[in-house]
Amino acid sequence: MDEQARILQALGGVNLAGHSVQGGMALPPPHGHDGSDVDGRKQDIGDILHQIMTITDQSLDEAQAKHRKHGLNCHRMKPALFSVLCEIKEKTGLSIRGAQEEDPPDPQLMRLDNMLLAEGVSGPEKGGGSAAAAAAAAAAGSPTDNSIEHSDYRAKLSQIRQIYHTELEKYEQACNEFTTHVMNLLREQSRTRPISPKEIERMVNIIHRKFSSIQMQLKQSTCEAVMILRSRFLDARRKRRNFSKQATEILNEYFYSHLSNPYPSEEAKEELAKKCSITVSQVSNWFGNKRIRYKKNIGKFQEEANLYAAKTAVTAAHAVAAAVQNSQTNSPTTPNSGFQMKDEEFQLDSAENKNTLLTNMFTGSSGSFNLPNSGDLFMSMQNLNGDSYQGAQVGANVHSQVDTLRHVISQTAGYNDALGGNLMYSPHSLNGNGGWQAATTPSSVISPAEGPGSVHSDTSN
DNA sequence: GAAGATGATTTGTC
DNA sequence: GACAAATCATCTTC
Repeated sequence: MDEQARILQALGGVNLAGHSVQGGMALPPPHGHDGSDVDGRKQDIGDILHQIMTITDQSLDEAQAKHRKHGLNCHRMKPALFSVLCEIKEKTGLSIRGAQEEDPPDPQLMRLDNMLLAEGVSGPEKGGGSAAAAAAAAAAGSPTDNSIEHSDYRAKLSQIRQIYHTELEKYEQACNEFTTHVMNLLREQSRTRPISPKEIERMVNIIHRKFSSIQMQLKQSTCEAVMILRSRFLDARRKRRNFSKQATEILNEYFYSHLSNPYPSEEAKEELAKKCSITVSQVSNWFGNKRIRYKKNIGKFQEEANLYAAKTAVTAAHAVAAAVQNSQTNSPTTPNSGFQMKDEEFQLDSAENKNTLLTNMFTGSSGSFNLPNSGDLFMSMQNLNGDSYQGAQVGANVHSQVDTLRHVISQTAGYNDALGGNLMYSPHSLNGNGGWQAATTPSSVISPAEGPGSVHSDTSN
């Protein structure tokens, strides 16, 4: 009974005298209160403790238990013993508490929470799920034509969300009920054994931790369900959609008008993406695929190249005409350039005429002007009114279209580049290594004149 | 349904 | 990180 001796020691000057037999407890008779009979007091307290200990082991009927409980509660030694037991328990509890409390937040739980929030399963319903679906759909590259799949996805997601919240509520309810039950139990027991409020609090925390581990499982399975749903409905590969005809045309126009260097810059990609209602990465993919496939089978793409080149040539003619008209408006006489052109010379009624004129411009057959290379063409354009056209879009447009002009001319009129007899375009744009030649193209020659907002290839490639 | 076209992904290189 | 090349998975056309 070492423990009892310590308790006795802790009790110190507690007056043990005067206790009586109550509530059916066979307590020993008093031993006087001069403090000399230590053995007697030991025996006294030992008996009380023994009584207490045996109560838990005995099977008592309700009436008996009630009677004994009452006896213990009313015993005059009870407060003293209770405070000692509390003290001991507090001391031993501190070490346990130190190890158990202040758990850092579980990183896995945080990840699950974040994911559920991002997917719109947890958190506010508005926006969440549909926003995630919209983002995923946009990434899939079909922002407008996938409404059916989209709504289907949202419906399923909403279903998952509903199940998740129902289950979560159930768990929370069960947790609360269980916590209340345990708290009541502990409060009840705290009458007969030392249970501090802190201890009850700790117990509540333990219960909550147990329940949160169940919650984590729920969150995990919800995440898995969302992932499966997402991959089933929104996987870009599964739901590949061809780009719209208009988008493909825009991309092809750019590709063939920059055939010498079909590497759009970031700005160009962004602008193309905007025009085509697709993402920048889709533009990158498209150009990547196009370059490879063009290179692999140039013959097959020749017709397409001609088509787009002719198309762009018409636009170029318009741009040139506009530039010329503009120059004449601004500067009727151009003494520095030595270049004059009447309006009538640019009255083009058909694409055929435009092409003929453009061909003539390059071959010099019209006699209007003869240009040694496209860079000079642009420089001449710049000098038309004695000033630079740098600020205007015309320069940039003309520049990008010069590529096309030369291509269509080379394809349709047998134009040979005046620079050295090399055809500037496919298959001649590809170097011996199978890559596109770098920076010897008109783009690089004229690039300084480009406007800031112009769509132009990245000459660094 | 087969074949080709096409957008996306993966892998390796620079 | 951008790109080439190979490959996958789906779409379109016949």
